Amino acid sequence: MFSKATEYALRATIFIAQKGTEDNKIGIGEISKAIDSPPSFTAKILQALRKNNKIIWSVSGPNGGFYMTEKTRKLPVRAILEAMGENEMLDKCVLGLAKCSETKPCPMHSKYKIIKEQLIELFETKTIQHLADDTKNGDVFISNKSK
Amino acid sequence: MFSKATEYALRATIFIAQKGTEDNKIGIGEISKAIDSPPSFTAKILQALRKNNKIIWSVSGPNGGFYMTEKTRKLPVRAILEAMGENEMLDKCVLGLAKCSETKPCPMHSKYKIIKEQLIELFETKTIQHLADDTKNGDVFISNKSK
DNA sequence: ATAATTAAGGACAAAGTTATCCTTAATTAT
DNA sequence: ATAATTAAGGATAACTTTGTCCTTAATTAT
Ligand code: FES
Ligand code: FES
Repeated sequence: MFSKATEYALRATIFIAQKGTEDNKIGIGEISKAIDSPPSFTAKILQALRKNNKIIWSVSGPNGGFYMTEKTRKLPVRAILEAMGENEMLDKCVLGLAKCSETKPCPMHSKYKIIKEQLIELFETKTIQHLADDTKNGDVFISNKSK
Repeated sequence: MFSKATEYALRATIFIAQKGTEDNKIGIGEISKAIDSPPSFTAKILQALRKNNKIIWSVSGPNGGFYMTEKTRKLPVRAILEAMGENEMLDKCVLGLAKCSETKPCPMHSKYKIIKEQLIELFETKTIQHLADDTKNGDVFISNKSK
């Protein structure tokens, strides 16, 4: 569905939302270990999330790291998708036509549209906070690790 | 959603289903023009569709080309996805966990699962024939071209 | 001030996807 | 048989995505 980069972005953001506050910032090492992702690549992605849409914050230096504010925790998942440039995905034609439209639809359009709308609704209503809370409760996971 | 290769595979198959019969085979040139795709790349994809799952047939030489039988026209869209190795996509975790499962779900799983099931159902119930018929009727399209 | 720590950023490497081109094989028409 | 036509298949190029590594900049602690 999404690129590796976006998958890492989603998992990393959820982890930061869970643990990172202004006075308890989290380093890239801990993040990438927690979400099971390549550290350097993940660092690049977090840079993007910080720069593009200001979803996360970071400080260099000792005790530095990444964190989120109350405000950005309330952002919908879609904000992450936007920052990662996956917006197009939610507006694409399944058969790859240049434009998914009502006026020149592909033969999958009428049925696919309904499903796509549900996807968009999901990404717009679920917030980062929701996902972080669920993960904190321990019934769902953002890593492949056994423990 | 799908790779370019799969998108071309879907559109090409629909076109062949529409026009290609054992005594009216269609050349790669006509196909790629009709579906707006790179000819050589499309040829490769059609080779795969022929080899992997026998969804389409072909003959070399003058008046050669691609065609389908009644039987393969009745295959669901999912058969094309399988032949193109996109099956994994329909079994993947949105957040990129190694496995999408009920026992170790990600925080998007419960909601996403419902949508994914609809997608799978769509791909399993829509047949190539359906899509070809709709396109023949002229209300839907498999090309970006104006005419 | 100096040293230590951590993210930012640039350069580059590896792998995967998309695309082209050319030669070969199959089939048909003459 | 020969020539013409068309798909099959191999080699390779262009581009994108994924990933690593190293240097620089920012911040903190001493
Ligand atoms: S036109 Fe193809 S999905 Fe909308
Ligand atoms: S576990 Fe993530 S979608 Fe099922």
